[in-house]
Amino acid sequence: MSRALPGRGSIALVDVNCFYASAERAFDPSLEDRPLVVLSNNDGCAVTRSPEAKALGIPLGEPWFKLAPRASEWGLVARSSNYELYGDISARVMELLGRYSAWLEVYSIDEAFLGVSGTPAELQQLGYSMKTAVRRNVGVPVCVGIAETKTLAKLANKWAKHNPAFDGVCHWDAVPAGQREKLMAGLSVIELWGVAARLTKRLNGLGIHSVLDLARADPVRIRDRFSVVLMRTVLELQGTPCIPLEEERIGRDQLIFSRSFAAPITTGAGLRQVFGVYAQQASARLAKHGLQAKVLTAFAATSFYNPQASSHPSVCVPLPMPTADPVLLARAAYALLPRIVDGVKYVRAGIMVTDLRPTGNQAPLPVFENPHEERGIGSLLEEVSRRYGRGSIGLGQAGIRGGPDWSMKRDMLSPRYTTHWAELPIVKAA
DNA sequence: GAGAGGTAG
DNA sequence: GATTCTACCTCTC
Repeated sequence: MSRALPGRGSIALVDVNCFYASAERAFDPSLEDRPLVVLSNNDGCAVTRSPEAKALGIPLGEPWFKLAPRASEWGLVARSSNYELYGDISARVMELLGRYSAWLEVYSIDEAFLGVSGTPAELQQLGYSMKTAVRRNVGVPVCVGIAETKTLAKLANKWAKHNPAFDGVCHWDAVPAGQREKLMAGLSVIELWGVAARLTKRLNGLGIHSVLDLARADPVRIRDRFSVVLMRTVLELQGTPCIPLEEERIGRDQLIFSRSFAAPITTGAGLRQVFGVYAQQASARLAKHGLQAKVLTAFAATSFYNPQASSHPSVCVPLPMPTADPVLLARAAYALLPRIVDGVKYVRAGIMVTDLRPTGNQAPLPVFENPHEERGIGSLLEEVSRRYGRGSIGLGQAGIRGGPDWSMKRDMLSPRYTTHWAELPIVKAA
């Protein structure tokens, strides 16, 4: 086993404990110590559980309709997803972490990899500093895992989370080798980053059950039988870094706007409205990132849980020119409408824009000029929405009252404490 | 290059 | 009766 030399580069994984639930608690102390779940869009199912909710045996992904009847008996509290709040809290956490290392990869809304260096004692100390600072300055609890590779940092983080003795910070190389092997021997491969149900099944078939089994496997054999991805996992478990810290992702490769509806939509006219709204959202997001799309895909789907009346129409529309114009995007999405059968219950629909590219600073050839873009329809819509609220203006009938109700169900939404003046938390001095 | 399969959070 | 959403990668054809 290799040992970290002082000063050699290491990777810290900082991860907020049950992020959405912790974010809700940060501004509502009455939620402290109570079983709490945060629900998915449409108040569908539990996507985050506080430790107390986990202790009740509530599985991840449990539908709310099953939990609701027993909520008061358990003292269980639910909150609708409040992405505006979570996004803002996430940004605060990341900004703070950025002060500890310039080498920061924001991996997801609630976790980040940091390039760090120092002696084991210094790294341990760094971990505790970050943990304390995030808790005090942002108000959410984090755990820190530190190791020589991302995969091991993930593992160390998991260990820190489940073993109170670490007090939330685990430096892999500071743990005696014997203890590490014992941990790996007792952990199924499914706990690893990058290994899920399918791979676990196949690995088990080869007699590889524990993380230790996989760490001792021959990387080349794994590559031949599985993939380069799993080979990297093996090498990383053995201490060889294969997954580098990544530069900040500039553009995305695709953007998807899709929701399940509170009530199914059964008419083409209803879906037309939906696509109008998504086109506006896509336009705004593209503009924000300085991107234009070349291809748009529109789709609708019936319920996955009703296989007899299953229908999943979709169309892929090449756009005449790269664009972020809401009118053009909406028109492209309407190409799905002829495929929509009135009376069929569509519970989900969406648009996806792909083949994204930065907005060129060259003017388009006159033939390809787009009259809407020229007049700035996109930014106008955005400006009005920002000033007068969502739904105040829309393309066609989008956002106008009187259409079918396809809004998202969010019955238990907390205030947007940090991003809206009217919803600021109120502090009372005793 | 598209689509399927797999995975993450 | 009801069961999230977005985004990536690799492999295959």
